[in-house]
Amino acid sequence: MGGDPGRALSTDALRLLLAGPVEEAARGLLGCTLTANGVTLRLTEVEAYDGTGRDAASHAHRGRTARNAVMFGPPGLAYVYFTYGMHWCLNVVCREEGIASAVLLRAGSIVDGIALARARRPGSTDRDLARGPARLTQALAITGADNGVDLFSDDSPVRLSPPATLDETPAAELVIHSGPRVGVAAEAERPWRFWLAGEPSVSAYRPRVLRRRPTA
DNA sequence: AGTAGGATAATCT
DNA sequence: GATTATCCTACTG
Repeated sequence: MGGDPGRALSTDALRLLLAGPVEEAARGLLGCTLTANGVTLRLTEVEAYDGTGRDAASHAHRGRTARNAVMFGPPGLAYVYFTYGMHWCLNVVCREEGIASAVLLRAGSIVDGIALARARRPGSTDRDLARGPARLTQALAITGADNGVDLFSDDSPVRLSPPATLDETPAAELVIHSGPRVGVAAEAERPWRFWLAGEPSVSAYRPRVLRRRPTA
């Protein structure tokens, strides 16, 4: 024998899934583990974003720019972007190279390295440590320096793994709910946010507030 | 429990 | 110059 055939198979299956339709990739990412800088979490909430011309809410909808270039790369890369003047958010690049799409990692529950995560988010409850996309990157100390790294490479600072064994968390037994994406104005009707039922680490839904126009 | 407003800067028009 | 794939604090009930 040697090695761990079950796990290797599962990793290959995950790679294949990421290359396919992004909403299926998003579902497959739930329950996977993400490890960076001494902290590991189990993904409990994600959002799918399609590519150029297919999803008005996607960063790549209007084509390639300096910011979204990684989204056009091969599946399994990390797309990290900066928003609201202070927050980093992490995506998993999906679809074949040349076709942009990505899954935003919105929340997870810490399964290892919780002391480090607490130190990085002082004042947070354990439930809130990675509850929300910018909180998730804070807990794992992920920044723009990680943009473009290969999530499947052994020497990568950020790594993605399928559920530990198929016996422990069979995908068929995961109860997945879906609904509108958070904070998104365009394509508000597209139910491409996916989360695990009964998970306390799932972030609160916030419909985007329409900004009031300046007084006439 | 729920809601409102401010922080703060890259990105795109 | 407007918008933003957010978070935190403060306030109301």
